[in-house]
Amino acid sequence: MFQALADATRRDILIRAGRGERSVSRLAEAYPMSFAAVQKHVAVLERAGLVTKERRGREQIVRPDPDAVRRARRSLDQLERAWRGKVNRMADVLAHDADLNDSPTKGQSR
Amino acid sequence: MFQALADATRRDILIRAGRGERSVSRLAEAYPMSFAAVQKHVAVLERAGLVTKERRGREQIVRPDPDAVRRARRSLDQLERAWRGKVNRMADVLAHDADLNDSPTKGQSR
DNA sequence: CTAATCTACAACCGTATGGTTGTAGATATA
DNA sequence: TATATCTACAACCATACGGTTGTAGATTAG
Repeated sequence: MFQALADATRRDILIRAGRGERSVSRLAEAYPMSFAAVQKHVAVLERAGLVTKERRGREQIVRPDPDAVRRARRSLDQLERAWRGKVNRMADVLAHDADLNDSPTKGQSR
Repeated sequence: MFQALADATRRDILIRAGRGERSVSRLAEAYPMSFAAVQKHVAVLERAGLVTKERRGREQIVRPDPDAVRRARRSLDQLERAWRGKVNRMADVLAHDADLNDSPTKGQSR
């Protein structure tokens, strides 16, 4: 999912899709690249669950899925929460240099 | 920044760095890859502003930067807020099919 | 001083990624 | 029916990415 969000064009597609621009071909008009390229970007977004496609006649409507973004946001929240406080005490930890408890999570190599 | 978050190893490095594991070599012990590879991952995180390095004798201490994550979270918040409501009305928009205001943002092809 | 440790960085390799063009199938329009 | 539009997908290409090994510079330990 972060992979999908990593491309600027795809992030822009998400924004445009949320605004009401809809079919793939209509989205493609906004970018200086081929229709096929945009099509691939949409496919990536779809695989990441950030977007759903829905047939509408001969067009394919692109619609964002807010839940996916919410999920991404939550994982960032987790990181933030995990760090809060700890990082503030980091200077102390470095100064003391005594409690390097490296054991609890070390052995699990992947 | 999303690019940097896109790799699982790098996300794990962020977590470990927040826990107090610190030097690059110490971090490298945790992964089934070479020291140089981990070094590169840390470099990517550093370029993305997610982490800062600080010399400590012959070691280089890796420390996460909470502000960066907060920034990423906020940009996701923006997306979420931009969509909220609009997506719920999407069915109506599709039904009416009259107000395709594609103009305001179209011409700017990068 | 010598040896070990930690880091930096270059060179290389296989694969993934972002882009292209071209062809073909569905659906709407004349 | 014939034609235009929208989509799907394959094949290809250049570059970025994640990994490796190897070499070299600093710093600490014996």
